[in-house]
Amino acid sequence: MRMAHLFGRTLREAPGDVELPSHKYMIRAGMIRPLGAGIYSLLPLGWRVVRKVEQVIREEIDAIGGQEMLMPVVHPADVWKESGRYEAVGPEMTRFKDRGDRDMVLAMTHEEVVADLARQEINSYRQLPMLVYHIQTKWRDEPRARGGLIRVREFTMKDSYSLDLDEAGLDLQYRNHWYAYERIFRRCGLDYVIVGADTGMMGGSASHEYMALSEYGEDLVLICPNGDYAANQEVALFKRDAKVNEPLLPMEEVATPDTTTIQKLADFMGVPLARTAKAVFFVGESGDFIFAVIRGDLDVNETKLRKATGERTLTPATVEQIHAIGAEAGYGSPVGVRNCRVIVDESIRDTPNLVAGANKVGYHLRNTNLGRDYQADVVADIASAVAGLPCPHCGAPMIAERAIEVGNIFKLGTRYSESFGATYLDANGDSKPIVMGSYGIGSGRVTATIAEQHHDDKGLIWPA
RNA sequence: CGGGGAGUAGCGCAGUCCGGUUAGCGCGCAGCGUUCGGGACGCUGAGGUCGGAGGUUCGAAUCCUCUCUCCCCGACCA
Repeated sequence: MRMAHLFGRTLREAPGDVELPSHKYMIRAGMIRPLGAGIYSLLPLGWRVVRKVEQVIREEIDAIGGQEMLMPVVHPADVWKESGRYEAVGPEMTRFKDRGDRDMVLAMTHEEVVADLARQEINSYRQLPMLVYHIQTKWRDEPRARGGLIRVREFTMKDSYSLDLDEAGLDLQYRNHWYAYERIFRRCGLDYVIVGADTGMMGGSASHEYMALSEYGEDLVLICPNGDYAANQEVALFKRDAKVNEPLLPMEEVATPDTTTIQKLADFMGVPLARTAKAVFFVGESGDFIFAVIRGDLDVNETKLRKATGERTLTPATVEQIHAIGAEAGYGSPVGVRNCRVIVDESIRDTPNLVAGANKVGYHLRNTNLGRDYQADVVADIASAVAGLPCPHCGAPMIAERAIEVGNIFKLGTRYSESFGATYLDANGDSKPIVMGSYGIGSGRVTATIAEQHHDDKGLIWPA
């Protein structure tokens, strides 16, 4: 066919509002066109590339026993009510009513539909294990779409779902996907790392993400240069300093005018940041005041804190709320506060005689100690790993890289099968819940990520 | 949702502060001609509710009010 007949013209100049190379070049090449925020048409050239990516995915998932099918984009809300996610998921799920006034949703993922199908189709252990998948449209009303096809609201995703007798079966399917995904991304020419991740709204016991390295990535991954650890920053661990053994000194109040930041305080007191305790205030979804305490040289990781508190969301506390528990912004400490949950990072437990606030403007306390001067409701790891901190395995300083999440694998366990009553009869005639896993790859995002990693200043260079 | 920016021809922009011919420029597009073994050139031309609504004014792309949309940072989310 002649280029003149190709639907989708090329552009000498990119639209003024695009930023990412993949976005710019895919627009200029006539591959994609925006219809609205985070909503794109794939023109013939773009669709052709995406289909090739999908074909690679299809071949590799078929190779591990996947059976391709197709599940709907519009779901009755009932299945989402059964799993509890109708209430649990926020406005990123679009809800509407059909003409019969029935609650409906647009699919953002398909665990519910698979669980619903599984309870109808599976009754015997003889039918398992099973692996089904489809390549289907998802709608997620993201608060902010950006970057062309990297983060959109409507996108296509290959999602596969494994159904197994037990954890051992799940482990095998998880491992199969692990290697299948490695083959897929290698065939796509992507430079990526596999990292441990938060299970987020999916729930379940384990999760890994395939992160393609890119300066435009939205995630930060921490990588050990020795290759023995890689994790998303939201769950990344690091080797903690050894417990400091020294006698507990008496607590004393000192005047520290104008030291509202931890750096000013450390300078004023002439102590390292690691000898201060920092207070960070949140209010959880339950309405509880969350008082987080962490050593001054570290920062609170909200994902870890959410997990430690069991709160689904955390919002920064207001000055009024801080005063209500007897604390003072800028001079906060857990000593003497009330009506709040105190969550303490491990660093505080292992470092004695810290400088903390006095809950009084212009004053701090020297030599505060957990257990003697205040109690914690929870002691946990709530610290953010950053570049330079030691690898939890070998202790080497980790590096941080920006990355785009191109795929993820989740061990769901029985979270969905139990709420749906998706069970099978085992060899003894006992009813057991099916053990599930789910595995996703965004085909459009993969395509854009390939473009992100394979271009020069003249344009795209697709891997052959 | 908070902060910032932008909507003028298919794309990139100027004009807006300081209201006043038929709203311009480059690229692209069409016709004609020239050229043609590496994205060629010339002439001619088509194409615009100046995002939308309301208001001020003799007169609004330009001033005022409201509103919609898009982009960026953050929040959020995976």
